[in-house]
Amino acid sequence: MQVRRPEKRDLRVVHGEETRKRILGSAMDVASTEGLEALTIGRLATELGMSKAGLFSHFGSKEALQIATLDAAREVFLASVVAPAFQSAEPGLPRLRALADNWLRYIEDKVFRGGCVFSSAAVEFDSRPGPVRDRVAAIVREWVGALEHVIGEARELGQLAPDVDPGQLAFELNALMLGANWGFQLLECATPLERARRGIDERLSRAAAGHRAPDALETPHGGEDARRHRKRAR
Amino acid sequence: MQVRRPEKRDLRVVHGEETRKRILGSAMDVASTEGLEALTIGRLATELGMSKAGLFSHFGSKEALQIATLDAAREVFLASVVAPAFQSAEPGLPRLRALADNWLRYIEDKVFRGGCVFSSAAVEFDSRPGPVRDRVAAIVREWVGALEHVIGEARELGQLAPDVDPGQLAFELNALMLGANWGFQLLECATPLERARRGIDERLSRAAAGHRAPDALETPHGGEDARRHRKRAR
DNA sequence: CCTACCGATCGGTAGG
DNA sequence: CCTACCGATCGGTAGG
Repeated sequence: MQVRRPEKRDLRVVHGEETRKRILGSAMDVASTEGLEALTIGRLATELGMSKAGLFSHFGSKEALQIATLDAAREVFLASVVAPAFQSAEPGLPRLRALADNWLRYIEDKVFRGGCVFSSAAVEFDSRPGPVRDRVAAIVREWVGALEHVIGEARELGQLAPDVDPGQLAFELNALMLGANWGFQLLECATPLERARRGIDERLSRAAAGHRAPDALETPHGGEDARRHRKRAR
Repeated sequence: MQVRRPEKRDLRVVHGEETRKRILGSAMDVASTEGLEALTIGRLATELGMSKAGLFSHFGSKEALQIATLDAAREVFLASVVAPAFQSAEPGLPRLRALADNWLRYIEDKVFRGGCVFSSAAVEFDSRPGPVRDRVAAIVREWVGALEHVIGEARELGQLAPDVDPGQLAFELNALMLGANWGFQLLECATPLERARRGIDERLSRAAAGHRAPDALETPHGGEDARRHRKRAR
């Protein structure tokens, strides 16, 4: 009997996964606006028209729900900030600029209603040891590590001065981005975003200063423009 | 009868004010580590060995307690970061450096156990309109405004280049400080503090670049060293 | 400042 | 996925 109706079982599993996605979609909004602690089971259940027990059964604990929400948010972040920079921008400085641009656009476009989920979660859990804090710290390290890696690449490609310290520069760029998010959310105006863009631009110019002309950086081997035009022509 | 014992009434009022101070002392610790929302009346009452109603009567609402906690924290911040810079440092660039140094020391020394209360509160309340959010925003504007003002002074004193934009520079310095707090709290290591110091130093050097020799900035009218030596000799 | 209490909501469980 | 329930805690009030 069980073997004869595999498609019925599959449909149930599929439905369960869809419900889980719906839950995590609402959860990311709540987490970004009011924090991971405001992510209560009763509230989410009411919002989605389910019972508390029904929602709860998908995760098993509030902590597991918080971690699942962080992981879902990480996927969204990778897809909207990191992946495009690795797919469309050349390695090194162009990719670094793309990461910073995408991050600021990710804030400006309100990919998450309340701004960067990880900035909020980091502040919320930095004094509460446990698996949630560890997950937040791991995601943050992953992001800053990616910045450092791309900075190292840019240096090796001769696009940044040889004495540039990737850890130092990644810290400064990340700080300017955090400052943009912080000001944009609290003061509700775009000035912090503009200032972060300008600050990052000038900081990168300084890191490249006297090393190579800015115009040469965009097309280090001269092939980018040709490929772009081909893509557009299709 | 009432008029005959004014000293008794005064003692009661004094005791009430002392209790209020004790409450706000604990409240600032809770707010900095776990946020203004974790500032529950029952928890504070247990911690201080009082009844909920007794503690509650000092403020009248949770919101009023949160705002009183922010105001108490502002006093601590002014006393440990702003006042020393205005009392001991010369106007302009030396005072700007003192503000940044004091801020980073205020984080390193854990003046508040969980880091900068206002950074946390800003993130926690940026999506929750109301009096608490307004108070946080006002305190933040006050701080960034002070930075801008001192930057303007430094520019007028010829210590920074004439094309320096005080709003832009204040944003960048504040972002580096926030980044230091953020990293220090989440990653529990001092590297972010060192990187913020270095970033601020280099940013200020650049803002002064080609305008006046760094050595000349410390003693704009040549009298500071003499006064310092006199102080030490006493 | 206290005791005693209110309705609402919390995370989580039993049993289906 | 549901109903029905648990003890704990929330902000706040009555009355002293």
